[in-house]
Amino acid sequence: MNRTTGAVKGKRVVMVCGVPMDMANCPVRDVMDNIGGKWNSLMILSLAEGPLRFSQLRRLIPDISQRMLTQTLRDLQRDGYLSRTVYPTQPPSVEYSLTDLGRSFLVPLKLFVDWSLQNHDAIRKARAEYDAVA
Amino acid sequence: MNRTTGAVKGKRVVMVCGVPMDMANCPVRDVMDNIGGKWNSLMILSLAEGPLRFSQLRRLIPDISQRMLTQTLRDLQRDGYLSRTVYPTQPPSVEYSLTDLGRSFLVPLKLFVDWSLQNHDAIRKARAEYDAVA
DNA sequence: CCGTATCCGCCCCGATACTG
DNA sequence: CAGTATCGGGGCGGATACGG
Repeated sequence: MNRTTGAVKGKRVVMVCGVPMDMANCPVRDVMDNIGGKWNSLMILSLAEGPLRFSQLRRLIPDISQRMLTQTLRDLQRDGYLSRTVYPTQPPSVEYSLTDLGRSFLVPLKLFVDWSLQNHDAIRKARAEYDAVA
Repeated sequence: MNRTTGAVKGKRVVMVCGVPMDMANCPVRDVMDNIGGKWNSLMILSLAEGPLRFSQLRRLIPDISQRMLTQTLRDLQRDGYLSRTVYPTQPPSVEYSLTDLGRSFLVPLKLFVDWSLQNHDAIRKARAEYDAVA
C-alpha cells in the first residue's frame, strides 16, 4: 500500500488505513469537533434512555454551567444529534431527545466508553512511568 | 432506573446508561482529552499499519507543524499509545510504533471513523437546515 | 423555567527561528 | 534528521448578571 501524501487537484490528501482522507474537508475531524467538546458526548449519553427537560439535565450534570448547557444543546441540535420540543405551558418547558442520528451514534460512543473504562488504569500507569523517568 | 444525581462521599456522581460516572476522576473524560486533540487520533491511525519515523510522519501529514508533531507524539507516548525507539545512526533516526494499548484503541477508533464517513452528509444537511431557519 | 449577554482567563495551536 | 524555544492569536469555557 502506498502511504505517500500529495496535492491532488490542490487538495491535501492523507492516506490512512488505505483510505484517502481529504484534510481540508475531513468528516472525521468534523464529527470529532462536534463531540470532542467538554460536555457533548456526556450530553448524548445522558439522553440515551429517554427525553429530558432543560432543568432535569441541569440537575443530572451538576458541574455544567447554564451557559454551556444551552450552548451544548444548541450545537448538538444544529448537527442533528438531538431535537428540541417546546411545550407551551406556564412556565414553558422544553424537552430534548435524541434523533435517529443521535441514537445511531450511541453505538461507537458506547464502545469508546467501554474501552476507556477497561484501559484507564493502563493509561494512568503508563503516564506515571513516563513522568517518573522525566 | 434511577437517574438522579447526588453527592456520594463528597464525589460528584452522574448516572449515565445505568453506570455511575465519577465526574471528578472520569476515565472517559481522561481518554477523550488524550485523543480529542487536533492531531492525536490521526496520528494513531497513521501508525496503524506499521512503525514510521519522524520525518515520514511529517511528510504523511503535511499540514501538521513541527511543534505539534513533536508534542502529539510525546503526549501519545506518555499515555502509552505508542513507543519511541532511537537508532544511534548519524544523523539519528527515531521510530514510532503503536503499543498493544494503541492497537487495541484502533477498534473503537475505526468504528468512530466509519460512523463519521457514513453520517457526515446527514450532519452537514442538518446543519444547513438549522442555519437556514436562523 | 429556560434561556441571553457580557466579560475574561486559559490553553491549544500555528508561525518562526534556532540547536545537536 | 529530530527536535527545542519563544511569541502571539483565537476560541473554549467559567462566572456573573439580566430577560421573557
